[in-house]
Amino acid sequence: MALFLSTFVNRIDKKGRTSVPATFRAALSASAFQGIVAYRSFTSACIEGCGMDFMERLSDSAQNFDAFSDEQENLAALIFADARQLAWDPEGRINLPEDILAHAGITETVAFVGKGQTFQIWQPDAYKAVEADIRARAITSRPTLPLRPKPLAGGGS
Amino acid sequence: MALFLSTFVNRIDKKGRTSVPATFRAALSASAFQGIVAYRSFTSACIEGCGMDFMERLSDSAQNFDAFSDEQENLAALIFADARQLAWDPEGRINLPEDILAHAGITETVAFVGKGQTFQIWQPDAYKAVEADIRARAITSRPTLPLRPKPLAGGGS
DNA sequence: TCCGATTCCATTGACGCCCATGATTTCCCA
DNA sequence: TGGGAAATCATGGGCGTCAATGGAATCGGA
Repeated sequence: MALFLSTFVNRIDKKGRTSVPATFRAALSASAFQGIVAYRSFTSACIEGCGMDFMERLSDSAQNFDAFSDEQENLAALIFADARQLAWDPEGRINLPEDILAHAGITETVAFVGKGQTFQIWQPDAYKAVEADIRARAITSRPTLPLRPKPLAGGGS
Repeated sequence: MALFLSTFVNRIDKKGRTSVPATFRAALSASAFQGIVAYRSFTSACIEGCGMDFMERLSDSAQNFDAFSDEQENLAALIFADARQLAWDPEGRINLPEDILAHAGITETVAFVGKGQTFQIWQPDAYKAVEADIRARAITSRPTLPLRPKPLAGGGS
């Protein structure tokens, strides 16, 4: 599956339009809905973004109540309630709603931040600060990433 | 699987283009994305490089949230946010972004350093220095490499 | 008819594609 | 085994295309 990678800073014009990065649009091109899904983050002053297929996966997971605790189910419900479908225009631009912009403190420019399966939308300076913080801690604590071993040729493992 | 081996020093032309070593391109030829993924190293003044399949492995590992601590999740998120997809042109050249070059102190020439599953991109003199350092310490400490046993089934390559 | 939303068009700058060159290596054949 | 032909690769530059952006035009509903 296509991943959301890298960070792109784009402008918001007078009419409130913003270009979704071309590589993000490409990652979503397989989806049925031509646009993004956005909802306010619970933990940060930013907007969570993803494709409709990710929402469907979340829904499927929530149904399967073995895997989800009550708390997690409530969380999923909150996401569905807050999520908006933002279709893009022929040029690949979307219109970010007011309340969402307010939650992230966005005014003139937005940062699209790739997170792998999903992405986030930040006020550029706010993200810069968060990134610097994480980076600083990474230098001192030096965590290692346990990568899943690559599947061996012939489908072994 | 194809490994990244050896070290190659190439030039950067006026337009900022650099040839990716042919053997590295061959190692990535099986990947869906024809190009490299690059992100700034946390610990060194260099650029980490890999193929898209490596990023997908990272994504798969991060999904498995048992295996990742919060710290590790932050780190993985940082990698996704900092990673850039650099497609190469028909001649096998990529365009290294300014901020990435600055992080590694690269101006005119770059060193592609094979690391097995991944590779790094260095300012050539900087790499020479760290290599000499590692080599010097290896001579005195005489470390050994524990090898994983070869898998039996499946006609292992 | 007015206002908001959506679509269409135009601009600009960056990036990708094409061709050419030179140097090195590989290969083939005498 | 040595020399020459061909292929490969790193490099340089011109040019077309696309993405991001701004503004005008059109559509639809109140």
